[in-house]
Amino acid sequence: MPKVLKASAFGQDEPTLKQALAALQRGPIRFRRNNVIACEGDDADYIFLVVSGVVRSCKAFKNGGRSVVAFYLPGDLVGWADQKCTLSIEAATDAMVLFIKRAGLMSIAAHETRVANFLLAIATNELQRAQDYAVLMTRSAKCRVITFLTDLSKRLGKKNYIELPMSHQDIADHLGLTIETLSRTITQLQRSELIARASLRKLTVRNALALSQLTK
Amino acid sequence: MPKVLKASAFGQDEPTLKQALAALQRGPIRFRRNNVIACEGDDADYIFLVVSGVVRSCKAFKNGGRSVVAFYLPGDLVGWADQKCTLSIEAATDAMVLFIKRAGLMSIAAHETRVANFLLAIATNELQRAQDYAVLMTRSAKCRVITFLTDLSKRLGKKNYIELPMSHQDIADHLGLTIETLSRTITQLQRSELIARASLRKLTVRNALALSQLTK
DNA sequence: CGGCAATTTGAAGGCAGTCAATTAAAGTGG
DNA sequence: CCACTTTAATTGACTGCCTTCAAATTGCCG
Repeated sequence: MPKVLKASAFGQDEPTLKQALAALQRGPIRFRRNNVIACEGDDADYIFLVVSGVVRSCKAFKNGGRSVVAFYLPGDLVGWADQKCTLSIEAATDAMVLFIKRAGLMSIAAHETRVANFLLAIATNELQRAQDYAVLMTRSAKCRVITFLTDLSKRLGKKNYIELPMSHQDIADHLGLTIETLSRTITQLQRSELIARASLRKLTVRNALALSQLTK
Repeated sequence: MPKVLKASAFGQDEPTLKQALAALQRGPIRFRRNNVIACEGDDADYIFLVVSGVVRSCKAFKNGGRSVVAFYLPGDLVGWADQKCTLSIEAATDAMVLFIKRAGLMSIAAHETRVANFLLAIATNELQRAQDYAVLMTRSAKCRVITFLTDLSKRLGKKNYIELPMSHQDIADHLGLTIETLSRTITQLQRSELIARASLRKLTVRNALALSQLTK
C-alpha cells in the first residue's frame, strides 16, 4: 500500500486540519477475537482504522455459511464500502480499532480537497483489491491458497515467512473453500516442498518462483 | 445507481467547470463488438464513459481463459480502478464510448471538491459492486445466474423482462462458469417455470419471489 | 495433565467441468 | 428471399475437483 494511504498522511504541517480530524476520532477501542465491531444492517455511522491485530469484514448467508470479504491489518481503513453496512466488521484476532465519524469525515472532505483525494485514493485502492479478489474466486483451490499466502506475506512484510494471524476457518471462508480443502491444499504444497511449516500457523516459502508459476 | 453518479451531474450552472471538463473529453468514439478499447498493460491515460452499448472489463489468464470482471452500461464510467490498466476494456456489443483524460480529471479534482467527491462517490459505488460480485463468486451456479439476471434486469430498467445484450460466453466468463453450465442452469430455471424465454436472449421473469428465495 | 478447540486425514458423493455432437441463430452472397 | 456458411447455444455422457460427513490427531490454555 502506498504511503499516502497510511493514517499518518495528514502531518504536523496543518494543525487546524489535524485538529478537525482528531475531533472525529474515538478510541482506540479494544476488541477480543471474534467480537463484532459493527453489525450487518447497522447504520454505518463510523469507519474504522485498525491500530493493531486483524479485522475481517463478513457477509453471512441464510444457510449458516459466511464469506470473509477482506482482512484488514494495522494502518488499514475498514468499513468504507458499506455505506449501509452490508457487511459485518469483526475482530479476527484481538485488535485495537479507532472509530472515525463518517459524517464528519465526509463534511471535511466536502471542502478539503486533500481529504477528499485521500479518501478517493483509499477507495480506489480497495476497489483494485476487491476486483483482484473477485477474479481469484474463479480459480482453483491451489491457486487461491497460493495467492492468499503470497499476498499476506507481502502485506506482513516478512519476506518468505508467514505467521498466519487468523484461523484456518477464517481463511477458508475468505477463499470460498472448506477448511478441509484448505488444509489438504497446504499439506500438498508442503509435500511438494514449495512451503515448509515450523508449526501450524508458521510457514516458510521454500520456492517462491515455482509457487508463482502455479497461479497462472 | 444514484443520480449523482450520472455524467450529467455537473450542470448548466457552472460554465467554467463545465468547460474545463469538456476540454478533457474526446469522442464519443464508436467500437464494434469485441473490439479492444484499452489493453491490459497499457498506460491508463483515459477513463471511459459508456454512451451506448455494453462494455466489459476483462482479465486474461495464461492458460487461455479469462474473467469478465464487470459489465458497464450507458452512463457508467469504466477504467477507474485500473490506474495501471490491470484489465482490458472491450466492447461487449457495438458501443459508443467517451474518452476522458485521467490526469486532467485528477488535477481538477485536486482543487475542486465537488469533482473530487463525485469521483469518490463513483469509486465507492464501484467498490460496493465489486465486493458484492466477489461474494457472489463463492456461491452456487444457480445462485450466480439468478443474481446476475435479477441485477441486470434492474439495471436495464424493464421490470421482469430482460433482453440479454451480451453473449452467453461473456456472461459465463463473468460468473466463473462454463457456457454449458450457464445454459443448463437457464434451462433448469425455465423448466421450473421461474423464467420463460421468448427467444435465446429474451427472458421473462415469471416468479421473482421464488427466484429471490433461491439466492439465499 | 486434562479438556476443549482447531486442524488433519479418510472415504464417499455431488456439482460443475470437459469433451463431443446436435441444433439454432445470425450473417453472406447469389 | 433463399441456400450456404459461420457463429452461438444446447444437450448428453463422463470425469474430476471440491464438499460433506466422520473420526483421529494436534495444539493450546487453564
